[in-house]
Amino acid sequence: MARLGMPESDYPDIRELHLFSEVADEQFMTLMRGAYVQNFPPRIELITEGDSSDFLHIVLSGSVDLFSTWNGRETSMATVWPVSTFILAATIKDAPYLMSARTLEKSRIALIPSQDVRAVFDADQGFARAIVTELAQCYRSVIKAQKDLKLRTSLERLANYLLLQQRHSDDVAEFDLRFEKRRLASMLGMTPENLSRAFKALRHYGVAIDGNRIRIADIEDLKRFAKPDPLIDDPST
Amino acid sequence: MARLGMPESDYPDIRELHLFSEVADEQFMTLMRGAYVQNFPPRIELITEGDSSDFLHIVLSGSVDLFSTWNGRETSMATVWPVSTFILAATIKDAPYLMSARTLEKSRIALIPSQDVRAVFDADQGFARAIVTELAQCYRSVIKAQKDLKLRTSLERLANYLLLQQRHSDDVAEFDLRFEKRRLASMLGMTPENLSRAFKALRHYGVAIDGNRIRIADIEDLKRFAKPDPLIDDPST
DNA sequence: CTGATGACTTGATTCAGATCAAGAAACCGG
DNA sequence: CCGGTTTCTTGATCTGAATCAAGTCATCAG
Repeated sequence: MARLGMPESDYPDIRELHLFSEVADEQFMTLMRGAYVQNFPPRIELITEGDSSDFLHIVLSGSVDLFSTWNGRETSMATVWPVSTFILAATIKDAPYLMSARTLEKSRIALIPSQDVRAVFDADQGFARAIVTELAQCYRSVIKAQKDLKLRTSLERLANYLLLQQRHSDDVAEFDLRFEKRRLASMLGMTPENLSRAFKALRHYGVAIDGNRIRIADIEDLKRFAKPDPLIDDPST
Repeated sequence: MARLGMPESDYPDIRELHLFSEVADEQFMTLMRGAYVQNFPPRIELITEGDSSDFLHIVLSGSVDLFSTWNGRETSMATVWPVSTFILAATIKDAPYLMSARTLEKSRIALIPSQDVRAVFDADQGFARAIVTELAQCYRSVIKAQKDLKLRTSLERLANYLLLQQRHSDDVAEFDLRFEKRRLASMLGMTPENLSRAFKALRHYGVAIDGNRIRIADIEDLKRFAKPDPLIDDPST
């Protein structure tokens, strides 16, 4: 968990992020100079909801779970994969985190001081534009998640989730779940027990499951049940 | 429903919005010159999810329901009160609306062409900054709604909703519901029948209801049950 | 005033999903 | 390789909430 300045070898990965691609070189260097990189073991809590947002975080490798708690209950809100940022909104607003974050596996995380982000935002038109686009994207993602949650049953959510994963897997009919089932259950707003049963229920629509391996016999058949909708399920729009 | 250019008498109301307060006069006039104002009767669908976002909308008077549908089901996502904007994210991203909008009552709506908004965004630093803050705020609001939905039962959501309304009503223990119960039910993610029962259940915590009038006998008692949390229930953070 | 409409309430029933309990399978760390 | 832990599965049961069905109440046009 050594704390280091950002090695230059990480610059290109970060530079390629949509968020930083239009930043002037000089401003980009300002951000990088103030940044740190840390290596974290699995299951380490990086931030806790309610804390003040001192750093913009970037996942360089590994993966991070964003979750929230209330009154002893806990729910997964999202998963962050490399290379992307999280808690941008809190950084920009200089407001407390609304979610906690923990590593799911061994992960490298870059930390950019929030005040640097806000300073460069004011100084660099390209960065400002990118942040707006990113925030609008994040906002729309949550709206979609909200619609998924309010308009669908858990079985429908799982079916649509599988169709989405299938599209991400080069459109082959067979793929692996990207994370453990208990977290998938929490993401989909259900219990692990119920997820198990939901998988069994989807057998009627040609879904076979073996450990983490999913095979969809007839995608059209599953689609007829799941009724995927770009305004809920397409992450790009 | 006559379509008019924006009357100058509406400028001050719009100017006072956080979104426009820092815009240079010249740019503000650009936006206003391209804008229209329309009067709509109640229950008119202003926009339909999936349509392309040609205008940024501003509610000048009345109120607007943002809702979504899927597979024959419908749910209210938010209510917009004067004076504020909606569908900013779609305007900025030039992406299709994720929600539909309909007037709840007779309403005056200002329409600013999306391309004007994007143009002024590029030209005016103050406007860009305000849009980012606004989007970050919107994003955080939805995250809070998501936490409310995933972490609480419907009874807990109603209790916290009442506490929030109570705070908005000059902190008196008696106030009116701001809209009809069927819509409140949909906002809270429950059926009208269930909302009725939920109100009855809250009698145990000193909540009395008579038509639209709510009276909370002992706020501390209700709070002990509701466990309000600023990271879910405080709209300002 | 009256009948019609729509909102709200109430009760009975059903259903989706949570919880509880226990066993099976997979995953370590030594 | 083994013992222990954790995840996953399965079954039984319970509960929160939806649905179905009536009935009440308020509103309003005629």
